[in-house]
Amino acid sequence: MQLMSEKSAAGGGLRERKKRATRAALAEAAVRLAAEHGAEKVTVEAISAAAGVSVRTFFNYFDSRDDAFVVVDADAGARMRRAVLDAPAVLSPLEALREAMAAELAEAEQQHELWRLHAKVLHASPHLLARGVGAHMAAEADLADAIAERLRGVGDTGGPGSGAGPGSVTGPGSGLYPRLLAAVAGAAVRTSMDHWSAHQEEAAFLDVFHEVFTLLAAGLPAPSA
Amino acid sequence: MQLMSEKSAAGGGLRERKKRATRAALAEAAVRLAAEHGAEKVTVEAISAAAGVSVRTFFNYFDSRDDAFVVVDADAGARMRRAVLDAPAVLSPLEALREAMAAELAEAEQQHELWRLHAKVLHASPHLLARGVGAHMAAEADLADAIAERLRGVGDTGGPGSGAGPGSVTGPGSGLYPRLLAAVAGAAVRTSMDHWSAHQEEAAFLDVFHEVFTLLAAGLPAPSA
DNA sequence: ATGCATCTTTGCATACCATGCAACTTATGT
DNA sequence: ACATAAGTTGCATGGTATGCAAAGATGCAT
Repeated sequence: MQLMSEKSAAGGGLRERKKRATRAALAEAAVRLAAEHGAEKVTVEAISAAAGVSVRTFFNYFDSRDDAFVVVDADAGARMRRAVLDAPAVLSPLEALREAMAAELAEAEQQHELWRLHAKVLHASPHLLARGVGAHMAAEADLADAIAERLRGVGDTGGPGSGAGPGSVTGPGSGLYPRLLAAVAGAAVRTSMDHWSAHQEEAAFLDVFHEVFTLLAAGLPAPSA
Repeated sequence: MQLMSEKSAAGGGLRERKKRATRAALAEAAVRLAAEHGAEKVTVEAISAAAGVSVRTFFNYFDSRDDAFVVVDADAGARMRRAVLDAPAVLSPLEALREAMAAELAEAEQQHELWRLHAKVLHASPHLLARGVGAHMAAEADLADAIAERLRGVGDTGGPGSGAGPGSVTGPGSGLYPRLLAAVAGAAVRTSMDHWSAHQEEAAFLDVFHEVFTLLAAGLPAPSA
């Protein structure tokens, strides 16, 4: 009696596949409709119709209409967590995070067209952009845990704060560093995407991404005039 | 859209004062009710009743119910912008930003009790936390502009991108640095608040805040074990 | 293949959110 | 005091979101 925990791994039963297909269809329909008509003019009814399901079913998949525009691959967090944990020990935490995020972004690039539409839609309505940021926060929490685990060295698998220990509250052991790192890296990625989104013709995304992390690693020095 | 006409500075006519009072009453009622009953259980009707206005009037002040929980002082952005521009020239951009934000946070601390309730409410429902993050993005854009202006030296007051210039797209002149700085500093502040919120009894907020910016300026080095 | 247990979809009812509009009330300037 | 601009309110309307129970798929063991 397997507990059927493989919620996100490929394949599985027909049920899982169908659910994933429906979810993807809804998300894609939402993005395409929003790109064409503007996000605010797209009703749940229209999205549901385009995906071939009832309105009620839409709400079985998303907690709110806006979620459909914002959804990022739900297990990107898990993948990045793994990438951070598996990264070579010689990499600094920031570097490990950079590599994990770069890999994830490369993954997203495979659905090239949808990714761009997505960016377009979010960029067009600040309201959704904000929600997108929020969506990343859960992933950032996962990343913070992964970083904390990596810092402790493998072995202690306790959750965050399990080994609060005697360190200073603001110092190591408080969990502040991993969370800061995850939050800052997330902000860096969003800034990169935003900048690239506004200069798509002029710069490659990876160039922006690279420069941003270089700036971070250097402590955000004032640019020499 | 919103009413929110001209002046946000103190005083003025009776009208302005009444509007500010009503807005404050609504925001405060929203936060207090949410702190007591949970944000999701608080209806617009309840908030409006507590503030002594009609439901319709509520929507004259806020675009959505959640906005009432999230509202940060609307002209905090303008004040920080000013602080960044007026900061001593010897400060690095990151330092100038740190000082501006510290001043703003000290300001918020004056309404101590409300600030804590606010933090409690946002922390209790991730949904609102995300929205709060979004609310800061507008302020971050203002800050990015201020930083850009500061970097150019005073004089050119043009908007963002006005001096795109001939620099490399990822280099200075592209506006990437100011935006990154603003976004990262914002993430740092949120991380500080979050961490402090979870360790309120153990650490002073300013200690956390200070450590976070020290880490940033050092390039987020791996903590020595 | 058959039948049962489980999960998913769907329609319906209900409540709340959000906006436009018109009527009414309250400040402001002269 | 008068005219005007600004703010408030109720009503109507349409979209969003959830609980519930019936109907339709799927998984699994026999």
